Amino acid sequence: MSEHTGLSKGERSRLHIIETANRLFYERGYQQTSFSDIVEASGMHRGNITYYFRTKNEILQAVIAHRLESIRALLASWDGDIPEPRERIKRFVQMILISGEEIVEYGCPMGSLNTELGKSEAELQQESRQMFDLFRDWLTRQFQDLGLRKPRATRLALHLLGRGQGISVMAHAYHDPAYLKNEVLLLKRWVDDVKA
Amino acid sequence: MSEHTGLSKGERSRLHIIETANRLFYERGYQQTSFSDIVEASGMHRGNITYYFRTKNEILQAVIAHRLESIRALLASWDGDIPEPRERIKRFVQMILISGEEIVEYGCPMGSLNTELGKSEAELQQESRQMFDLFRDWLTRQFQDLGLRKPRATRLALHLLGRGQGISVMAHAYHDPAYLKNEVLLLKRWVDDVKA
DNA sequence: GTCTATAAGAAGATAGAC
DNA sequence: GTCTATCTTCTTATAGAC
Repeated sequence: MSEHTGLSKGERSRLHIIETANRLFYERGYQQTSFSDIVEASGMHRGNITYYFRTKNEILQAVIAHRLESIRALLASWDGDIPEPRERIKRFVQMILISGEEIVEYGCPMGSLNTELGKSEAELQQESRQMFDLFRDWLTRQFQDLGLRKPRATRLALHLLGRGQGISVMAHAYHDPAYLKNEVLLLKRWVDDVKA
Repeated sequence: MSEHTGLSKGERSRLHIIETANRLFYERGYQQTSFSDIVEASGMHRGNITYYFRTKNEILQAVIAHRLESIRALLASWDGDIPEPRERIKRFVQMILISGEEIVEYGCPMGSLNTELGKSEAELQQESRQMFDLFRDWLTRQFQDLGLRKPRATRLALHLLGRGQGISVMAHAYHDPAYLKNEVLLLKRWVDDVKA
């Protein structure tokens, strides 16, 4: 066991593979990333990676599980740091601005992966959709805390998620940070205007 | 020359390849569609396809050019059929509803292709972006005809395009026609509320 | 747990007969 | 303009030594 990370050697290797693949899948796409790309980028050897993951498919599943955990941790930190539900929702919108550079270059990590997998990888698309589910459910709770009933809260949550996806797609298509910034502003105003 | 289509034998073969590839690229994605897939789906022979297009890349360029022509024809027909600019804009929004089934299953043809090409096919992404350009410029003209100045008209055009993309991404992620329908309704109301 | 080597197939691209 | 055959490279997956 490493005293610094609390992870065993094997756990560290496994995590290193996941993080490497996560970055490549985001920047190049899943299909466009070969097993050899992961080998090279990780600095590990082929057989060592297959020791942890037999197939590329398994790596993707681990990457999705890893992303889900990251999102859970993020939402929990927002719950801890921000008392007001409206401010929490705006924190979600702010995330789009904070990630702006990456979004402009590669699109939304959730949206672009889901869109890619939606084309003839139906099972994996459903797994990746769980990332949206986490945000949808969390946003729904925040809207409920604003005094809205659950059906409307869910509708607004999905609307907000969709707005974020639209911003990401267009900002990426035009590689335009100014568009992203302006649309985030509009979206924050929309959040301010939501009334019970 | 064929009297029925006005196309020569070669032109018909070329068009057949383009239409076959267009469908496959949409349903499976560009990367996920192999040259052999196009051979099989077209019913033509490998060498005959390479006679018209030497590489898969060239087929994609022809597919994009073909889509651009279709969009130009569509916008021209709207210009001819619909006198009021606001109704023209709503016709654009209505298109999302009309294409709803395909969008739910495969996403937006423009958005999903652009997102895929944005990952390490930068030149081709810029070609595919021209599809957005056509709608952006047309929508900009419609907003200008509503009495808006060009900068704001362009901002609203891009906003509207982004809303459409967001709806498509989420409707596809959740395979949810009801979400799409409801969001299209909201978007039509937004169009109604645009004032000079 | 780490590494090397390779099998088996699919991919894109090309040559050349008809 | 149409078709068959093949070349080369890349890709996934696996076997097995250390």
